[in-house]
Amino acid sequence: MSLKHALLGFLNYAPMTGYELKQHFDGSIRHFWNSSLSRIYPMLGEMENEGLVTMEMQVQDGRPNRKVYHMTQAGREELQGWLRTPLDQQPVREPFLIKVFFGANLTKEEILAELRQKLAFHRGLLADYRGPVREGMKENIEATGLKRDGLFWRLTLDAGLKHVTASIEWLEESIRKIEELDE
Amino acid sequence: MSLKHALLGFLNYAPMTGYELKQHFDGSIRHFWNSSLSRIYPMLGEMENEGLVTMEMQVQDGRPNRKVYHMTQAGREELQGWLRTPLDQQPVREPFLIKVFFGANLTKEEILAELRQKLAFHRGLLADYRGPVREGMKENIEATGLKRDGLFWRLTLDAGLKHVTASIEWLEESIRKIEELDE
DNA sequence: AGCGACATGTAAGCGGTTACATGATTCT
DNA sequence: AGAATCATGTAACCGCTTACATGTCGCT
Repeated sequence: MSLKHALLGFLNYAPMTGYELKQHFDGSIRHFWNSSLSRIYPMLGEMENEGLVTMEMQVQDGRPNRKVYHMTQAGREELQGWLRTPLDQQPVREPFLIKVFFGANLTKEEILAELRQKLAFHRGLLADYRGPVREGMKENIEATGLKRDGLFWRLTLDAGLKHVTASIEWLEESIRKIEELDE
Repeated sequence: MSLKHALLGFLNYAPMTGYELKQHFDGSIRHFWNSSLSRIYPMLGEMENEGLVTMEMQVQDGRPNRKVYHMTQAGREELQGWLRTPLDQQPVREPFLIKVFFGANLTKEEILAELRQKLAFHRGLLADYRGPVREGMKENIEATGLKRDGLFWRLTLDAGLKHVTASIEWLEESIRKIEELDE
């Protein structure tokens, strides 16, 4: 259950509402994770029941009360325990490669169109990682002054960069090979 | 719904039972897809209801009857349609990177242990792709004589190779960076 | 006047895993 | 004697997505 531990990870920096947690997700880890509020809210409720967090209600009028969640000692232990337990490797699952695998059912131009579209998308991703994502991360590190943490944050971005780069290379090579096919 | 179309893709080569389809999955696309029999059987039933396949019962005794599924014209059209429709890009989801992101909660040695384990696993994967997976694919191409199809099959393997290689490089570099940290 | 930020949720459905159920035949 | 292969499924549960529901405040 990774969502739970991602939430604990952020709450370990500071108490927050579900809404703010979602913003941290989008601002810090969107290059490898995403979650919707409709999952976050119920999950925080469960975590409260399990005693991993406590909830502090801040009454507001005109809009729903803020529910600020605080890490408990049990929560800190749960996070530590999870971090120390190796994840079991989850199987690869690439729907796109199913299309490629059965690509012989399409014409050369049809399959090329698909690959070119994917290539454009991945080039966009690369630009995003090198630009806004990298900048956001830099700002977070400067704003918090967390240098040791910052090293790990950067590693996750490096992972993203390696993977998009690999995808782009593969797409370029694949397009070349298919273009050489005579139909 | 990729499982459905992967099944149609294989049934397009030859009529088969669910059990045999599972073997084809494991023998041809396990480097990017996997599925369990407990999903395949109900899915074939649905596909029959939708008219994408027909079922031919081969009575056996001592074991369950073989249910051989045949592609219909509607099935062929469904497959073509799916192959021609761009997939919408599904979001990245890397639980492992959550652990890295919050790695500052662990000691240097704890996080290194995790990364080294992952590295060993990925080196194993690489050996598998270069060995048995590549061999199996070659045999499939020779046995069926499907050269054009074989090109696409190989592309999916290339994708796998690119990605594991990228992961290995990232792990090696990350390990080096963390080792340089003084605690 | 309309949109985005703020702030919380519920309900239905989907695709998947894991465990359970059965049982003969062939290989080691 | 025990494991793998052949061959089919059902049931419970799980994490996630999408759609629905509500309503204010501030900016353009």
